[in-house]
Amino acid sequence: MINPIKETTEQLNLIISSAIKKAIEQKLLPVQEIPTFNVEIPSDKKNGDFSSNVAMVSAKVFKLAPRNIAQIIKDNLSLENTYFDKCEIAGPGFMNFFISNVWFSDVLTDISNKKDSYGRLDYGKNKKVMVEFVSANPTGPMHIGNARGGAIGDCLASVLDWAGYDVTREFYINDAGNQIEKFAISLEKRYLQLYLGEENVEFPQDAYQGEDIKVHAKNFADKFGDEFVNCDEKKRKDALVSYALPLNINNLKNDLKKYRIDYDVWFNESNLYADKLVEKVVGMLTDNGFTYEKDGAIWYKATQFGAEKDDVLIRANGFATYFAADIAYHYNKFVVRGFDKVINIWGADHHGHVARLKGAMQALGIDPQRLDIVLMQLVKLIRNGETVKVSKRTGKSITLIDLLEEIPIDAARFFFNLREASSHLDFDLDLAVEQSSQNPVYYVQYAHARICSIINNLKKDGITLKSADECELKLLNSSDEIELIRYLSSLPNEIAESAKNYDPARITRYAVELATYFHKFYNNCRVKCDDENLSAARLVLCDCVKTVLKNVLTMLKIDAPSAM
RNA sequence: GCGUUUGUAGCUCAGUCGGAUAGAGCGUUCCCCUCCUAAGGGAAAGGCCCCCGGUUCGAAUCCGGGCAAGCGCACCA
Repeated sequence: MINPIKETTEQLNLIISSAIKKAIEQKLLPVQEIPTFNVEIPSDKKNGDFSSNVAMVSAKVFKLAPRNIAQIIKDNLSLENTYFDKCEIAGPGFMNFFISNVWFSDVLTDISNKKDSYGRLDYGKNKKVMVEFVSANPTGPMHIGNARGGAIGDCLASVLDWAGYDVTREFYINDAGNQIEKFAISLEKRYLQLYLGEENVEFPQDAYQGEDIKVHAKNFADKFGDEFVNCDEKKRKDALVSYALPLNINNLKNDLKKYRIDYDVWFNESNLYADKLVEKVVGMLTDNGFTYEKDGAIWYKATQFGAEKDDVLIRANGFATYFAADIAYHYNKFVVRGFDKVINIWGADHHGHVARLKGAMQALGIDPQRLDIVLMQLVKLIRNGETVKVSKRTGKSITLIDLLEEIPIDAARFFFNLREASSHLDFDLDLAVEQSSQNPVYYVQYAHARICSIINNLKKDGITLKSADECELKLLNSSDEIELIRYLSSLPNEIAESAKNYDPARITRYAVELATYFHKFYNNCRVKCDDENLSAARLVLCDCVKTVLKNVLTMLKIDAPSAM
């Protein structure tokens, strides 16, 4: 079984469908198309392991009461050689199916065999997908929002990898355009201030106010002295930028590495200009009739794709806009590099750009469905009960690296990936610092450490872990054991759902939930007990939980300690 | 104003494809270590699923209309 829940659901679907066909052949039901029906896992296990609403949804076409239909289907079921023991009709006409103990034993055997590959799917097989995330401006340090984007993007990439996709993690370096010019001006003014005095060199309001700019200027001055004070402005700016930018980019790389994010590709925006790709896509859009000239600028007809207003591609001063570069960048992703699917993790403040970028893809003849944008609601930073404005310009924001010095990396990655991207996140700094033992990540890690400890202790007592098929797994029949196994069985399904919905937070929550099931089991079922066979079976169960916890934590790049 | 995201317990959030008595953590009040780590488990209390309509056997979930909050509506990125 690759995905036990899905496969069992599909099996039950077939069983029910063939029962209906049989009933129709025997004229117990009228000749009608079978409506689509659900097979699901009831929240209350009294209602079976799997349940179907088939009788209710088909009441209309069969013109019979749901409970009567259910009875007819039930009479025609053949459950031999399946995992299903029995079927009960309940409530308004639900058909509730109960599975045998063999199913639960098989799940454990399956996990034991697959070990660290349990949960891997072929759902995205042969599909190349790119996840582009963080892509922070290289003009300054990363902020809290980048921390959230990093956790979400990196974990999403992992989930897609487990779901079978060929995944590329990418960082887009905005090393061109206006913000680099602003960076240059900021550095230049700080540099000149060092020699000419702060009062004699005005520092523009909209320039980067951060301390990091001053530090760069100072270090640059220490290295080169005043040789750039009286030279040509362009020469001075170029020297400053080519000194500071690589340092910043290197810092980005180191900081993200510390945050356990390893990118496959660092893509430079400047390459798009060097390769003349921006010109090329603007030319293509023009050839396809999607541009026009007005007030000296070249405009893109965004309104043709439902937007409210058109956008400038090439400004009157001849420089391309960010939007034009972004179109070229995405053309590169799809056409030049051939990704089947591209997922961008964007801050919600960029949501207005989703439609126009997708529209531009369509204008270039690229199916816009291949581009998905995960919009991440911005993080509100709270200190002492007050909102702290996250601003790179003020220089007072908490940087990613500040955060990682305050709280453990495990906790940061876990915390930022606990909620789905679309929810607004209040990040209380005081609480985050306090979190330590309160943080759910410890709860999960503790479960893993506990199991390691049990296995070690029993080993000292001469009880060693046996392979699953050597044990009487059917002895695991208490509700705590059954529920724990059931939850183990749902991992592949969780990964599939998480991949489909681009919601890696599901996996984090799965980890917490699994730890809860385990702790319950631990309290109610002693592994080391009088019944030798039961002990052995429970030990296998523990080992399976350990495997699954490890797999999940590995996916999230969080440590799975063997002792705490 | 237009667009977009969100609205579920005191707080922070889950809730799968529309299903049966709406869940968890924190907080509050109790209880459980003779024995594998109490960094754990159990119980109680706590609900107008933002409001109003519609769809249907059935709605927290889907549709329409409101209300409230966050974000966005540049020849910035």
